[in-house]
Amino acid sequence: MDPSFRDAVYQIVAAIPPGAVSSYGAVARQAGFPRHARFVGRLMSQLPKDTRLPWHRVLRGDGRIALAGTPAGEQQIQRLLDENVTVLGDRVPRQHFQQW
DNA sequence: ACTTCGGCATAAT
DNA sequence: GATTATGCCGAAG
Repeated sequence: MDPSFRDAVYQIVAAIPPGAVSSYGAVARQAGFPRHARFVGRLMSQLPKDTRLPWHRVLRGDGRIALAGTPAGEQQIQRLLDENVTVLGDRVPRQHFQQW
């Protein structure tokens, strides 16, 4: 895989404004690799804990929180709530999705 | 019109 | 080969 893909992903995730969310698949598409949603998820899972990247604004395509029920998922939900994003159960309404 | 679930496609941090 | 912080689609309740 082109290593620039990773940097493109970081750049795109960093550009998601507070209060908005996107999805792994959408980020992959915007990075120029339409079928690499899983790879984006892998990148997110391996970010250092002190990263400045807003990884919590990246959800599944249907708005569900990845890893809901695990500590990481709970922290993601908490971060979203702190930004004034509504989270119902383990999902975020489409209203918050960044539209292109 | 919901929600689940199973199966398949995808690629390698 | 097995395992994913995915996505899509069809079937069933």
